[in-house]
Amino acid sequence: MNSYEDEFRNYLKENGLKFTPERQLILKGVFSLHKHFDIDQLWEKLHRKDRRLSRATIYRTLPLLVECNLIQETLRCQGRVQYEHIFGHEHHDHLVCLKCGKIIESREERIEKLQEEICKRYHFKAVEHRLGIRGYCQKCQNKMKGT
Amino acid sequence: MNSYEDEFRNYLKENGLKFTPERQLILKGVFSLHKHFDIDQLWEKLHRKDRRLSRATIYRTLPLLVECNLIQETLRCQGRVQYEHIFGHEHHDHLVCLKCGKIIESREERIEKLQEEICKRYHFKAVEHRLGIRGYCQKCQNKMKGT
DNA sequence: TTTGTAATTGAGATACAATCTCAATTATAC
DNA sequence: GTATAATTGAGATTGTATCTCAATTACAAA
Repeated sequence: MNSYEDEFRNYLKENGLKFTPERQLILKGVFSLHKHFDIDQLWEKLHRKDRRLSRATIYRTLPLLVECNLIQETLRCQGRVQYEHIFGHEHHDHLVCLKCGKIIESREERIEKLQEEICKRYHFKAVEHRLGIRGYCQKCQNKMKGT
Repeated sequence: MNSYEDEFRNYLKENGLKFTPERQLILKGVFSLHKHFDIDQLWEKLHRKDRRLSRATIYRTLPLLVECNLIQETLRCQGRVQYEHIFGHEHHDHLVCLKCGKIIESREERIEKLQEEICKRYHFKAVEHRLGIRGYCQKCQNKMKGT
């Protein structure tokens, strides 16, 4: 099995793009962050290592990582796009707490199956799918009761 | 059964808010549009009837309509929030064609059930959920083959 | 009907994420 | 090494969404 760096290198080569130090830095940064992150969090982390690194480069690189299936957009949170790396992970759905922002991940095989069924029904060729449930996590529910 | 205007009036009254001509205009506009729309489409339509109507008022009113369950956000399309009215409609999922923008609506009772199950599993109190599938509709698939 | 008051409005200013521009730089193939 | 097309950073720009504030208005109570 290839490493994520190999994956990225191959993707770039196939598309006549270059593997630059900036792209390498961003790639490593993405996989060193625990799961969900937005562009600013990533920039803040990487900017410490390379003061020159521009936000624009991150904005330009992340779509490439999406394109070669190393990361994906998840839910939008407070107007910002959130990403997570998916290389070596299975697809899963998200439950987002509206109060504390906690994200619960859940995989439900039966839902995946039903989605495929729906696509077949409409002769729809799915590229990507996202199930997001917004509400309140157990802790926040308890807090709200307590008030 | 109440009309959507009654629903809105009740909601406003309960919250000490006013039923203004602008809000009435926006409400009617929303329900006269066929399903999915974004704020600009709505403004363009309403601006013709009332040249004074400000975008800000629409931006301020739509969250009220969401709050009282007359409309809901659907998928984000090209960076814009899309809305649809749901008064008198059942919840449904969306299949969005990445090429032509066509939106297919689908309701699948079994998925709804499974979602409830997941929420129970995590003691999560859902407020809202959205399932979006992005890909290519049948027509666009055929077009792409043809090329 | 009149009045008091708090909510609402429009217009423009503002905030902010995301994108674009362009000269300077650099990775890659030969 | 050299040629060349891709890439970069910094700042400008775009475009959605939000905020500000003085003027206006809906609505409840008199």
